[in-house]
Amino acid sequence: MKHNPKPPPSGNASLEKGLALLNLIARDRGQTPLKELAAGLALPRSTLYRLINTLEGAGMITKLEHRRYDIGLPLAKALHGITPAGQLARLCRPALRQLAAACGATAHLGVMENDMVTYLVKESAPSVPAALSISVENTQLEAYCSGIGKVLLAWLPEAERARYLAGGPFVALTARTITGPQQLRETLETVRAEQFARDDGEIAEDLYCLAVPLLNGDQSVCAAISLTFTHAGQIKHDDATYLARLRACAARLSLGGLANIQR
Amino acid sequence: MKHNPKPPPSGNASLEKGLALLNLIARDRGQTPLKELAAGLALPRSTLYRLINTLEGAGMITKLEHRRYDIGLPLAKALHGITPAGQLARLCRPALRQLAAACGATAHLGVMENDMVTYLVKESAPSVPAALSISVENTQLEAYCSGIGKVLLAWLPEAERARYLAGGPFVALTARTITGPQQLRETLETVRAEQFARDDGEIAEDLYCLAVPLLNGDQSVCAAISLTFTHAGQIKHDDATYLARLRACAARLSLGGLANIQR
DNA sequence: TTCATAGTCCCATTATATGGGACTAACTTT
DNA sequence: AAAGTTAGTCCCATATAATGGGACTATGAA
Repeated sequence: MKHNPKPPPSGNASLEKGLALLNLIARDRGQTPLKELAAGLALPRSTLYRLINTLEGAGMITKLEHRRYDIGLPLAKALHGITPAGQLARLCRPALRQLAAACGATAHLGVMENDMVTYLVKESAPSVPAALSISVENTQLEAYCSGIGKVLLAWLPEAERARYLAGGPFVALTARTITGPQQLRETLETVRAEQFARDDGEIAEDLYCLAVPLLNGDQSVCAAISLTFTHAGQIKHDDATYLARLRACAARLSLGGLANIQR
Repeated sequence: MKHNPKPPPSGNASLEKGLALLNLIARDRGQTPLKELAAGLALPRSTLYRLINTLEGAGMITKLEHRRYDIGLPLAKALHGITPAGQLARLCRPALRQLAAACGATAHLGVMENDMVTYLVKESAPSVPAALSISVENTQLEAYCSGIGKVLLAWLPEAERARYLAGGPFVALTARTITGPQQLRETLETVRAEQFARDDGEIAEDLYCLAVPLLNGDQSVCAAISLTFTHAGQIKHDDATYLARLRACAARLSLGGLANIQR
């Protein structure tokens, strides 16, 4: 036995190997014979099959014909109804509620879904009187005119962003809405440079909003969170204060487990 | 260290423990503090936390506030789109295709969904000319008049079956359809006694069908599979032959991994 | 403040995973 | 049909790597 390289300072080795295997099977879904796995993990045959059998015994995977393996029915049942979006909302909601309360505003979390922003979480401080009417959980809004939308666009891969910008038209919702593709492109560059987005009355006259990204381990964007204020006296501090809180919240959430399962 | 009881003859101990933990967390979804887990698994604190940390490191779970744990976002992403019904269909389809080919008929797999049968798989032998028009994958049919429906009803818990039988009315689709609740009850008792169901022209005049259950480890019914023939010369053997093949197929599938994840 | 419980860290002990290799099963190829 | 190849199982001596007791810190409640 030699485990000479041992680069990852870990805790439980055999559990880790088993989970890595499970992970591979989950993304392969029985397409590739067991060789791919053995190749990637560099496990001796004995060990590999022992892990496979343990996983199968626990109902995590099922042996298909032709040396293929797929996720087992018991696991599918155990995780029934769990979706990435739903889980993201579940995991982030408490932090957003605290953020909203601490800032006396409304906090949102949104993700990009086919060129629109889907709002997954909306939490308002108790002090916020009427709920904002523009956003509703699990509904979509245009991306180009909101703080969250601009953040998500700014961190999109270059090609994606170019495609979006070419897609217009960008309809003006207020006098301040950015409607020119070129102007929008420049705005997004600023967003990425400054690491946050601002929406000052672009989506509705009386709304002011600051947004920052939630990044995966590989720096790709997972979601964006924002603080929204009405101009009617909700704003008690300057941008820097609110941004610090937003970023603290984002950091806390990113630590939580957004890093890709790939490690 | 003492592992004196050691009732389960197993292979990989620490992997098994980790998966058991994951399983518990999956069904609890962060409702109960970590105590429930420690209680059920009888693990020393040291070991428990080591497992928790390894699971979290692999993205399987996420630490919530207040000593709660939930499924991690990476796992949710990895298993996105996997549903129990979809997985059941994936895992069983090849076997049903072989069964259909071997018998020169059409094989179905169905499950019960709010008092109707949902057909998840439909595979016909190449020799079967026109596809049967009554059944389409992922659509529902009444339970009381099909072979699969009768099997699923027969293995339902007594209370459920009674509720179903009280629910009527049972509309006649052919002259042979069973429409009386009492008669249907007796038929279902026979089905359970004989371990299979027959539908001879009850759903459509020219269809003949035999069905058997796919049982979970605890003898509850998971799904049912059937062979369907038209009376126009498809039937080459007697019931016993076809039933043997159906049961062989069911046994093979049940082995595959229907046993509940609970072990 | 104190108390209780959650969670981390350390380390000697040994139980437990490891992997080489022999073996059988299943599928291909001729 | 026989020979060859690869998948998967089984065994067992070895020592790696999981174990768990216990001290310690963090957190949060009283």
